Amino acid sequence: MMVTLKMQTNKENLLSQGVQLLMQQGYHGTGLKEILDAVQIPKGSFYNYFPSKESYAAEVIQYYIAPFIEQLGSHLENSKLDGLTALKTYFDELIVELEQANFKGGCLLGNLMGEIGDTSDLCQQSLRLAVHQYRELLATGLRKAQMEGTVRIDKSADDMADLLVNTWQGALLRMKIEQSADPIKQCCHDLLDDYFSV
Amino acid sequence: MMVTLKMQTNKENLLSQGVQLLMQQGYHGTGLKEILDAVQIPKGSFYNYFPSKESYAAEVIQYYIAPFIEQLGSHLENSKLDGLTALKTYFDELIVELEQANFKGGCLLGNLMGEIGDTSDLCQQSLRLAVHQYRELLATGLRKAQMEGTVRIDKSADDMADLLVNTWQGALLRMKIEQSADPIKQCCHDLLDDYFSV
DNA sequence: AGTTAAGAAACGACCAGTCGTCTTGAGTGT
DNA sequence: ACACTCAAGACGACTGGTCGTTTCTTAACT
Repeated sequence: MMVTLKMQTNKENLLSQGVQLLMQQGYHGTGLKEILDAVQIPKGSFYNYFPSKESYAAEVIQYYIAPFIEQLGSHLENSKLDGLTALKTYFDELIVELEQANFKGGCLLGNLMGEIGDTSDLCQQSLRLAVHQYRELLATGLRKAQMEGTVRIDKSADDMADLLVNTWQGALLRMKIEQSADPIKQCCHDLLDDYFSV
Repeated sequence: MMVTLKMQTNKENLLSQGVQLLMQQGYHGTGLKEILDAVQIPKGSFYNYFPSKESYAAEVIQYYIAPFIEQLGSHLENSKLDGLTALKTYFDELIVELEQANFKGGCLLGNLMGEIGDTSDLCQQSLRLAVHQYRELLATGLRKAQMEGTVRIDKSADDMADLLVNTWQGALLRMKIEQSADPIKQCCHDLLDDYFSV
């Protein structure tokens, strides 16, 4: 009982630390030793928790996206906000967080899609799953906004959600090299305030 | 005289091979040995051509973007095509190339922005320069299209060029994990055929 | 008693980068 | 036109360190 509990917190620590390090340094740029040192777990123990670095990364991806799904979901369920406002509020929060992080890291999904999205099957699957979940939630919000009359209905919510996800990811890349929040702010403005709007 | 000529072709071979390998495997995922073996240059000679792997990558970035600038530029200078058609034609060509590559690699700029865009100063500078050149050329095309009356004038060509670059990059990431050309096709359609259009 | 995790040590392979030797060809003096 | 000089590129072995992974003994819990 105790042992499995300890194991679970160890595993969570590994995943949590993995989010930080993999996001900032990438997959190949981060060694297991660095992760293990940070959470004070000896190297030999790692393979009690994960079968390989690759499948560890695949789990980190899911661990990373869950809070974003939750955060966006709770905004959409907030009955005080209409769908479009909920989306805008959510992205505004993300922008603040990214500014506080001084534009370091960006998005783990975007970074890993570029680095290993087409070379690691395991991570590709995990990335696809994570992006699809996220995209689906955005589409739900856009559908709600369509019914509320604040978003155009001549484009499908699914297509707009894809466009929003992709533009956001591209804007995050730009943010990293410009060291500025302008690209991500522009992304939200162009799409949410203009293109999607009725 | 001969020696500098040989040096130049060696250097170009290194850059050309670097484009391929860095695009497909990333910066940290590609070892110098792998590059050097591919172009049959011994390890010790590498540092006669480049002071470090990092500055090599920075040069690879410029070597990579040049042909794209040239290709897009020649389309824009083609007097038979209006600006908007030139842009569409250019991106259609890119899509064909990416399909032929089976969606492997994507764009070196996007991949490196995500992986080392905020950790390597040298590469960040090089990436910024490359993206700015590219963005400026797209803006030129969009400005031309505005004057021809095929693109809306209530948004600045610069802003639209940024949006186009960013969305394209995000769509390339999606392409890599979906293993499909749909995201990049959708990107062109949404922006060039719809949002930018009058 | 039996199962499983913890943990240390070590595995071979590979990393970016360096060092000193070898080779080459341009420049100079004749 | 030829021989000599000498800097500069070519080159491969080697550096210390790190990579992901495995092995095996010890310890703890059921």
